[in-house]
Amino acid sequence: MSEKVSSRKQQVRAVDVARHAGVSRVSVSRTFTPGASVSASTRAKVLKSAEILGYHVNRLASSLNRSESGIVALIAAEIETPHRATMIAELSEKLQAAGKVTMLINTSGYEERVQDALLQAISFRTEAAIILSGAPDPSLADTCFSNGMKLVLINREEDFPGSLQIGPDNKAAGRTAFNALLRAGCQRIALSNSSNATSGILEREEGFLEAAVEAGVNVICEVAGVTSYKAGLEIGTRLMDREDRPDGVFCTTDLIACGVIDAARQRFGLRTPEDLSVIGFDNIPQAEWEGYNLTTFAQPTDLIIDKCLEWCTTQQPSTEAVKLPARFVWRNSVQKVLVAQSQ
Amino acid sequence: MSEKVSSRKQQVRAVDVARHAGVSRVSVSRTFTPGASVSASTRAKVLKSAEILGYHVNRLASSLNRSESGIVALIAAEIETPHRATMIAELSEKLQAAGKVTMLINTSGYEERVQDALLQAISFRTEAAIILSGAPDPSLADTCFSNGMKLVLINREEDFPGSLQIGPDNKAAGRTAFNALLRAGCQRIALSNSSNATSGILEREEGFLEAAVEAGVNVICEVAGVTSYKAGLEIGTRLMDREDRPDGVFCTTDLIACGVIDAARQRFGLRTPEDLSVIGFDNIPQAEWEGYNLTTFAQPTDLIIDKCLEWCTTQQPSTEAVKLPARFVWRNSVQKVLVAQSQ
DNA sequence: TTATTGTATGTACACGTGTACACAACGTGT
DNA sequence: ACACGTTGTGTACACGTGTACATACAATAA
Repeated sequence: MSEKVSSRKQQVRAVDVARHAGVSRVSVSRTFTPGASVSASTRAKVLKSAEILGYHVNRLASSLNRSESGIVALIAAEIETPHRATMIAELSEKLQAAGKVTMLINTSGYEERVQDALLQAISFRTEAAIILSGAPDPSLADTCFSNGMKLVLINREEDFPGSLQIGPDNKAAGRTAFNALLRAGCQRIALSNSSNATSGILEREEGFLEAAVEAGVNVICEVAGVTSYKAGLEIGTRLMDREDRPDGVFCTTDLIACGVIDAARQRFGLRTPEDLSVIGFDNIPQAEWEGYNLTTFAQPTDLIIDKCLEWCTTQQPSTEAVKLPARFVWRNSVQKVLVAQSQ
Repeated sequence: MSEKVSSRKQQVRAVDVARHAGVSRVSVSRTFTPGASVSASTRAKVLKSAEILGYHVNRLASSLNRSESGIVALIAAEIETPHRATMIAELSEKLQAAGKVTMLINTSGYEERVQDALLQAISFRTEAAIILSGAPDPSLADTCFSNGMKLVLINREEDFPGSLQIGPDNKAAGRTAFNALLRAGCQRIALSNSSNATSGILEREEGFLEAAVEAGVNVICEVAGVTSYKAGLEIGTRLMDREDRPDGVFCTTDLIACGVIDAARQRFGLRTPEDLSVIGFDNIPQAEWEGYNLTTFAQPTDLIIDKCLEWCTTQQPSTEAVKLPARFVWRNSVQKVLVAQSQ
C-alpha cells in the first residue's frame, strides 16, 4: 500500500509548484510555454518554486494535450556500419538542433521488424518516421498518413505515394565510375556487389553496366555475401584469382572496396592504384585513411538531411522524389590518366 | 476553422473503436492490455473494428496514466565512431528486445549538452538514462532519482552515488598491454594517447605506466589531438620521427592505433609487427581488417549491456560500480615472442 | 433451490498538461 | 467621466488512456 502511494504520488506536478509559489496552476503552465502571457513577478516566483521543488514539465502530458509529440523516429538496420552510423549521427544532431527528439529503432535481424518499428512510431504519435533501411507496408503507411505522420524513405527506389523519397543519384554515379575507370586506361573492368544489395545500391550497379554496354565493354561481375568488409575480402580474392584478373573495379560500397583492396594487397601483393584501380561509394571515414586512400562518391548527406528536416517540420502533403548528385571524391586508388596511352 | 477541427479530431480513439464494435470503451482498453479479462467474443469484435478503423493505442496517454513510459535514453557523443556506434547498435537492439524504446540523444559539440540531454530525458519521464560520454551534474542526477529514473554511467571512473557505473577494467588492461610489449622483446616502448581522453581512457594509460615503473622501464609518451584516426596519424608520425624510434606502442584506442600503423607504414615504410609492435583498445571492426590485424582488447560489451538492462529493468536502489575484464585479442600487430632472446 | 465462486462488463476517477473563454485591473485618449 | 484596448489571471474543458470498484451474470457445489 505505502509502496503504491510512494510510487504514484512522487511526481511533482505543476499544481505543486503553483501552491508553493502562491499562484494559479495555469500561471505555471504559462511560465513554461514560450510566448504565453505572464507577468514578470509571477514568472519569477514560479521559476524559483520550480527550481526548489525540482519541477520539470511532463512532456508526455503536454504532447498528449497538444497532439504534438516532437518525436521523430529513425528506423534503420546495421547502424554500426560506418556510413549508416554517420547518417544517424548527423540526423540526430540536426533533429536535436531543430528542437525535435529522436527515437531510434534498430531493425537489425528480421526484415519484418520495419513493420513493428512503424507500429511503435505510430503508437508514440511520432511526428515523422525516417526510414534508412527497408520499406514499410503500404497499408501501414496509410495509417501513418491518416495520423498526420510524415514519412521519409532514404535511398529507396520504389514508388511510395505520400512520402519523401530521397537519396543520391546512384545511377549517374555508377556511370561516372565506369567512365572514370575507362579513362584511367583500365583494360579489364570489374564490378563487385553484395548479394543482398538494396534497391539504391542496385541502381549503382545498373548505371555502371549501362555505361559499359554503351561503351561496348564487357564487365566482370562478382557478387557475394552481405554488404560488408568481409564480403569485399571474398570478392576481391575471387577477382584476383581469375585468369583475366581485372585492373579496375567499381565496388558498390566503400566497405566492399576496402575488402577488395586488402585482398589484393595482403593476399596477392598487388598495389593500388599501380596494379589495380578501385572506386567505392559512400565516402566512409576509412576511405580517407592512408592505407586505402579510396576514390569514391560522397553522398550529399547534408542536403539529404536538410531536405528531410524541411519535410518533417513543414506541411508537405504531396509525394516527392528527390535525387541529389553524389560528389566524386578523387583520391589515390585509381590510376592517373596517362597522357600518351601505352601500346 | 475547418483546419483546426481536422487537425484535432482526426485521431481515432478507443471510444471510436468501442462505438464501432458496440462495446464499452474499457473493453477496448482491456483488449490491448495483456492479462486483462475480456471475453473472446468481445476481444474479436474489438480487434476487427480496430483493424478497420486503423486504431493504435496512444502510448503517450497510456504512459501518462500508468506513469511508465517504457523509454530509455541513450546519451552519447561522437556516435559515428566505430566503437560507440557498435555499443549503441547493441544497446538499442537489446532494449528493443526487452520491450523498451530507445531515445537517442546526441551530445556532440558542447559538453554542457549532457545537462540538456538529461533534462530532456526527465521531461519525457524516461525510465532510465544510459550515459556513454560525459557525466551529469550531481544535482540533476538527484532530480532523476527522485523521479524514479535509473542512471548508468559507462566507462566513467568518478564516483556517482545512486547510479550504476560500469566498464572494462582499464587499468588491468593497460598493465597487460605493457607486459605483452615487454615480453615481445620491445626495447623502446611508447604510449600514445589523445589529449582529450576520458577518465576511462586515462586509466588505461595509468595502468600501462604503473607496470612500466614496476619494470623499471622508461616509456616514451606522445599525446596529441582528439581521440581519432587523424590524431593517431600525427602521433605515429611524431613517434617514427624520433631519434629513439620506438619498436612497441600501446595506443589507448584502436582508432589511434590504426593511425599509428598507417603513419609507420605509409609514411616511413615500416612494417607491423616486424619493425613496430602495436596494441590497441576497443576491438573495433577495423582492427580485424587484414590491413591492420590489430592486437587489441575487446570490451566486454555483452556483459556490460546485460548488466545495464538488468539495472534498468529491475529495482536497484543502491549504488554499484562494476569492472569487467577486457579480453585480450591476440592478432598479428605484435612481434611473436622469441624463444631465444637475441643478443 | 440456494449459496458461492469466478468471469465479464460498466462507472468513475486519475494521470498532468495546454488553451479558449470570461473577467478583472489598468492605463489611455477623448 | 466614459469608452476602450491591453494585460494578467482564473475557470472549465479537452487530450486518450488504465484501473479500482461495483455489479450483473453464468457456473458450480451443497
